[in-house]
Amino acid sequence: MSDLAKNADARMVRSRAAIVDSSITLLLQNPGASMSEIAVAAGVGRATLYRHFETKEALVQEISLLCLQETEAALGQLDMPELALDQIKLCIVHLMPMANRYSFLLNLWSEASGSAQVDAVYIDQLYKLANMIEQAKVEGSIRADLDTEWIVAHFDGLLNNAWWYKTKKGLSDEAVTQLMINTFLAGVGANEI
Amino acid sequence: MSDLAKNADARMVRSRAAIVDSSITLLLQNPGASMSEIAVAAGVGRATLYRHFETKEALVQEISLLCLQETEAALGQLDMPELALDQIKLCIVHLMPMANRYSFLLNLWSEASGSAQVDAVYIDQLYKLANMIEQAKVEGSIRADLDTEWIVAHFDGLLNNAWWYKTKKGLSDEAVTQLMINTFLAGVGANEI
DNA sequence: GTAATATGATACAAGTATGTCTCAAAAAAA
DNA sequence: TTTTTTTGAGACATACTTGTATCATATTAC
Repeated sequence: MSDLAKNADARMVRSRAAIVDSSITLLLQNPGASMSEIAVAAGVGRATLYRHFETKEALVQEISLLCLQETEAALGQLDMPELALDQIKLCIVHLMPMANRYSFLLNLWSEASGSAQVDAVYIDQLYKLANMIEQAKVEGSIRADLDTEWIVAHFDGLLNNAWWYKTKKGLSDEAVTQLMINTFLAGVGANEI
Repeated sequence: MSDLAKNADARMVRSRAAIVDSSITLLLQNPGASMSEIAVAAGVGRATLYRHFETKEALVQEISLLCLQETEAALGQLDMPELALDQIKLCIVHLMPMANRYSFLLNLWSEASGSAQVDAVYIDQLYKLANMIEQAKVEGSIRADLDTEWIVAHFDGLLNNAWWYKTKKGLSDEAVTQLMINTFLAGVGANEI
């Protein structure tokens, strides 16, 4: 709230950035991490952590909102291709480098959800993705026999999976992006079924 | 340990079953649930919970081992078809009804892992799945250009995803099994890429 | 029916997490 | 430089969680 005000001390933006970054990494590894652990990971005093985020619940929700806004911004500034399939591919390309944000949302959703603001932005993003998929169905590039909701869930899960696989194997964003697009569209089967 | 002994009081097997069942459901919703919450969910006293499981860590690990043994037993008693692809399909068919066990393992792995026994059984199952996939590659039914480790991760993620989708939409095991096999093998794209 | 035993309720001690507060020191702003 | 503001360290009260122990009750096995 007040932290987002225009006149921010240089120390405040540094502290806040360190807290946000460290929290995403730490809470992804251990969602049950305490405020003390978060403060240590961020290299910040525990009191400072509480000055920036009143409670742990507020911290998770505010960071979730940030993550949502970041992905929204990243996708919003693209000039989208004509074909919905190309739009979806482009989304994957631009989402992959920030997939830890995406994974954070997915894995901490039970704690993040509850804030009306977070829910609103989330619903909006789901809606956009669902729209692209439905359009791609009409254009004949996505199978029309599958429920859109299932495809959206599959998309989310696959992006999360791809990010874990990338970090585990130390692959480049480009490589794992291709892997995901490929698996998403064509599956792993060699033949028609 | 001693709870597994042959001469078990009827009350003990009831309590234990209630604890195991409730824990799987509850910890899947809220991995940070306390022992008190677990006891309430299981409908047993907190003291009884501690009589059956010395610590929360022990509880998670013992239940994880149970889940692994259940899936192992379910797959072990199948007489496997000749073709590896049919084996994989059959695994999905038999895993889906117990996919909450599978999801439990996936989602609580950071807490379950650490027990040598759990790790051993887990590695064994991963190995078997990887073997089926490699055999299917040789038989030409699974794409040979994809890393087996990626396919295994994809399989796990998809099964987890399918289970959530099933519970959310109230679908039958059969319906979501077909959905998963279909998506796993053919992806969601309508055309070749 | 009787003896054995698992159970629930409860109390307890120790440890940990949370959130608030104060104050001297350091860093930024003026 | 001087003033303002953030910071870190720590104290503090509260609440929660953990794990153990006790004891009367109810269920089970015999």
